Amino acid sequence: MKTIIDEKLIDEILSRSVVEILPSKEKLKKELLSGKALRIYIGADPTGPALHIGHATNYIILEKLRKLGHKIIILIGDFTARIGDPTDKSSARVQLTREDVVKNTKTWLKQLKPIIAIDDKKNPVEIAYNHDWLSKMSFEEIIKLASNFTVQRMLERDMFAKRLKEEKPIYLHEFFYPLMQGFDSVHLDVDVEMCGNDQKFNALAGRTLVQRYKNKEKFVFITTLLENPITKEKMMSKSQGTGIFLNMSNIDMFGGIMSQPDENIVQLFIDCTLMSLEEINKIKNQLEEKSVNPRDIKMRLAFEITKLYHGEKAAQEAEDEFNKIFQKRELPENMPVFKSKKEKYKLIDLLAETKLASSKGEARRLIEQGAVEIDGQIIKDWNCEMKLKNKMVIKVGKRRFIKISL
RNA sequence: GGGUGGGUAGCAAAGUAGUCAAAUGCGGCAGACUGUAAAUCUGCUGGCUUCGGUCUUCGUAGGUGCAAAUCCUACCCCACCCA
Repeated sequence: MKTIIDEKLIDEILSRSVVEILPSKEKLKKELLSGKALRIYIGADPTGPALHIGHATNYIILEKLRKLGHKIIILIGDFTARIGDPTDKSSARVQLTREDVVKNTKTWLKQLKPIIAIDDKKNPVEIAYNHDWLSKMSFEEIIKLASNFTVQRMLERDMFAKRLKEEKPIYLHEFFYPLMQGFDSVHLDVDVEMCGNDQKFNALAGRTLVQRYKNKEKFVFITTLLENPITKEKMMSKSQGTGIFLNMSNIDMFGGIMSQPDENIVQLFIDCTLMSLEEINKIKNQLEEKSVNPRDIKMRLAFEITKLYHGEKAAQEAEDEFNKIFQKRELPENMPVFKSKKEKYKLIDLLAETKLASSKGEARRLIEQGAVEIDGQIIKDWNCEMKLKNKMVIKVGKRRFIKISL
């Protein structure tokens, strides 16, 4: 298959949201300009039900490459997920069943649909599962695979080095994670691997293996990761439950973006929207000159991202809702309804029962902090007993609401 | 196999018999402020409670003692050094 050669677009692909390309950007550019269709893959371990907008960055780039005519392969790490990437503590603990994997994969592909045309007729995305080959390897093959690396080389990985220094355990099987991921590249016979900045080591292991087994050069395309400007921690984390997930409702997604630190606005535009770099640059200048309220820019960001996954109408709705709740401090359009059988309630019991608070203790604390409002009136007496009325609205904090129905 | 040091709340980490539901930081929640669910500041961050308390929790299981995260015994797990 012939590919489309659009140098301007290729230049953008090679620079937008890119940390590094190995062996070099120039070499990959040459390949992309050659007209040859490349096999480009990204791997993802289906450890949870949701992808976040950090993952999405990669798929947005892949879609551009797919449109140029390159073959995109999404590798589902159903085998590797069970071993767990050493960087991801939680995944090491999770014992996934076959059904979990299937279920997670299904929801993932659905979440990706808005940003990558997986089922495109002309150039569909290939979905591969590494259980298909990794589970069938013999011990001999594994030993052979392992003989491509030295222990010293493994220990160079930043996080192994870190654990060594901190006298924390490094399990032998953890060394196999990069080997497995690397072998995926061999099996799929890929030309390019795309990954986030934290996957560099694993991807490089694949480079070595592709060189040895296939005698060819695999490119590694490393993309940016969003981090907290102060703590430098990852902002998007499945394990910590922080971040903006693609399966969120339009309202939550919009709000989630509004809660991102202002410092990350520009990077989020670059990584998570389809907006042109020229336009993003304008925004960047506005922010630097302080000629616009960052809030307004962030509203635009939230709108753009929400639009991508939920459509323009739903994004507008989310924006309106946000304004209503946080600027005008009004009540949202729709709130969960609590159908009550009783009329009399102790407030803390009600909060706990409706899950507005996770326990009675928390309910009490929230009331004491002045976080609880009933029909617009702040209640500070945690011990109070109340009579429910139809359509009574209970508000906890800024974001949690419930409507009573008798 | 031997020696030494460890295993503490969502995470990191202090505490080494009573003043420990356990310092501090991160994360989370709330309040103030702000045309942001940003930043900053403040408070909260085990369950139940008749608000007096009470129950469960510091690797696991036993034990000593009025009292244990803290001492003893056994076991499980980890790191470092030696072999």
